[in-house]
Amino acid sequence: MAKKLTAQADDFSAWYNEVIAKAELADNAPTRGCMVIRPYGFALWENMVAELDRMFKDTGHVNAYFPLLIPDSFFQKEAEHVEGFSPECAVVTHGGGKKLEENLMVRPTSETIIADMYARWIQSYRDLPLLINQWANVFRWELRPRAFLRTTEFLWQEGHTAHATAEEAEEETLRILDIYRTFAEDYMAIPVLYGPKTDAEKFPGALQTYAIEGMMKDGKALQMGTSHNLGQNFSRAFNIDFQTRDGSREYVYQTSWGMSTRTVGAIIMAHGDDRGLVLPPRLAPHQVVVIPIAKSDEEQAVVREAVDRLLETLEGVRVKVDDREQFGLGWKFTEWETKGVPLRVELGPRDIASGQAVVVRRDTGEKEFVPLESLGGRVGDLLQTVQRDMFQRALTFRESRSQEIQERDSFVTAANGDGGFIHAHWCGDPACEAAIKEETRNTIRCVPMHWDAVTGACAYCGGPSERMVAYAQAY
RNA sequence: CGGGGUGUAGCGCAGUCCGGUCAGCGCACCUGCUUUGGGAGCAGGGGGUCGGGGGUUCAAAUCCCCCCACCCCGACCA
Repeated sequence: MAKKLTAQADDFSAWYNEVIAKAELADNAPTRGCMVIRPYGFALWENMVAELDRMFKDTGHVNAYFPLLIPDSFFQKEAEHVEGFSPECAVVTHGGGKKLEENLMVRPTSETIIADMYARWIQSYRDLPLLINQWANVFRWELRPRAFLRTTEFLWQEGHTAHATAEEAEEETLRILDIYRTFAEDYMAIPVLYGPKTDAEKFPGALQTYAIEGMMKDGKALQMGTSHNLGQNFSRAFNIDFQTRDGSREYVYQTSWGMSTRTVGAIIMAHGDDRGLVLPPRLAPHQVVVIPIAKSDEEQAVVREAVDRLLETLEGVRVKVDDREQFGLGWKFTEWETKGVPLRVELGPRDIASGQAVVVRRDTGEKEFVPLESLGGRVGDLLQTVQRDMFQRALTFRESRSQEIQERDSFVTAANGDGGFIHAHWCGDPACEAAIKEETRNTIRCVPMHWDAVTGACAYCGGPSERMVAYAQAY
């Protein structure tokens, strides 16, 4: 392990890759574009999965599992969908040593195969709504993979719901967007802009895509979750109809929504610093690392006993005790800082003698001496404080990297600049959007629905605008 | 697919121009002893198809030809 990380300011991309390696989140796999998620990285993902899964279940969703392989013909049924995904699909052409009658697509997303099943399962309005989520791996043959952000294979959840009315589908789409926003802000400690995508940026086959967008420390925006209102596009293509209360037949209204292992990349890039990861307490695999300090055997016995008592006061906290003998203290401090553990507790003979422990925050580096008898309570408080402060810092950072622009020249200059969100009016014309994409490094990330609707003039073409949109350079 | 790189020990690299004690260094690893409040020290030790194939030569990591893989920048994108 090299001594120091590349500084974020020197080369953010190198910093990102080094953090992932040194924090042991993931390793490059022998398979092109794929990564191995290592135990520490997977523990982080598992905590994210647990919280999201709970939130989905609390809102009436259930989990199921559909096949990895999807018949090619399914993709052909929805025109936009096939056009959007075909270029990035892996295709199975042989099985059992023979060429297949029909190619099988390795799923890039599961709308089609799930729609096919929904057509069989849904007969009546009484079967609705159908609220299913699946945790799965998907494959997208991206041209330029990056660990967590864009890997050929990635893990995610994909929700697929069917409803009796357009209104219910829209409600569901927004309900999920709100879950994603809540998860991003309250768990990942990343403030997000949220709202609909433009037509150019929406999911292939959707009526409307909503997204949450976070700001990374290099000034680029990261799409962290999407919720799609599919309308009847898939139900018409797959014949998912049902009998209404009054006996007529109608196609169902669907939604789909997903959040992926990309969000691990968001946590890395939104909070990490030059010393490594900084993990939000609510998701950190270890919330506290305890480092016993002892020289002699006698000291070790005393310290070990003190650590045991200390652990009893940390009931309900995810604690890791680092009692490895082969590493010195400095090495351990550095390692857990690199891994972003929110709190470090040092306990040695000097501390025990004075009835206290040293507690150090990862996010600020602040050190305090805490009486052993109140350690449990203090740690609990600190974890909440760190969680809150991390969100606040990320919000302050985002605001410092956000600017409102009205004039074309300054808009173009800023959109070719060093990042951040640009709040600007847009006329709504796709041609104008395309021209901006052509001339600048920015794209419209979303139309934040939480901003007040104020009319104005498009920052690029000057045409009339109903509201401001959020531009940024995107990952 | 365009442009630029890199393949030598687990990781990071030197050596390649100019063929010949070049199979080397640092970290990691193993053994032993001493250490331990911010990446410990000493001693000893193990580990290699030099990306692959072919060619030139008395001799190839080094020169020539072909191939492969990976990384970075762009287009595509969760």
